[in-house]
Amino acid sequence: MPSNHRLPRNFFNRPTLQVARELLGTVLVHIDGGQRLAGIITETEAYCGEADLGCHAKAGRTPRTAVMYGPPGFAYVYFTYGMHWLFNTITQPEGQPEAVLIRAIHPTEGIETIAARRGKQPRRLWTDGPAKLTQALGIHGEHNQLDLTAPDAPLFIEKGFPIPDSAVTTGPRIGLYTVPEPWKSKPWRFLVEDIESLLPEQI
DNA sequence: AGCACGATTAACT
DNA sequence: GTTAATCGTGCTC
Repeated sequence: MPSNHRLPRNFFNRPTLQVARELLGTVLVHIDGGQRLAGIITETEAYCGEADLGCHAKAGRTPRTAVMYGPPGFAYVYFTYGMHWLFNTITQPEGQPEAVLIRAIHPTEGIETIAARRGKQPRRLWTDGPAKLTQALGIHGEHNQLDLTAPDAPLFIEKGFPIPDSAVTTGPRIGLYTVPEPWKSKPWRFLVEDIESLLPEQI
């Protein structure tokens, strides 16, 4: 039960593109009602501060973006489209408003709960989107500004499986319809091709 | 106070 | 491929 493999603050206190890449293969865990709900992170996007016009921090420090200006290793969970929660990890030192959006996971623990929350869809559609995975794991607004590196935090990220560069694809970030170039096309999305082929048999 | 829009999803044609 | 759902946020008046 031990969460002694949870990633330390130094992991997040690095350039955002590097954190986004290295989060691939790590395990996102939510202790929800005493039960571990978890999945291997398979898709991320980097959001790189006030100058990045695709990043919420382009608005400067506001009530919503305040957490992005804080220390690395905290959760930024925000509400969008009137119904969806999206989960990010804060990166870079305090004062530098950057973050990594977690866009997809491969469920590994709490499968029955995840299935119940995601309806009777095919398994591959359970957590293949940023709002799908928060719904599946029960992540929402109350987790905003949570310190993911605190020993007692119910939400954290654990060391997982190494993902070779040969299995990683990059591309433009999703959903930035009105964001101007060059930000709209920056290849700051990272995804794992065929995660199952990289895992031990029993997972 | 009013408004346009959104780091999405599911359900369509 | 298109579109409705649904409301917090930040900006303008």
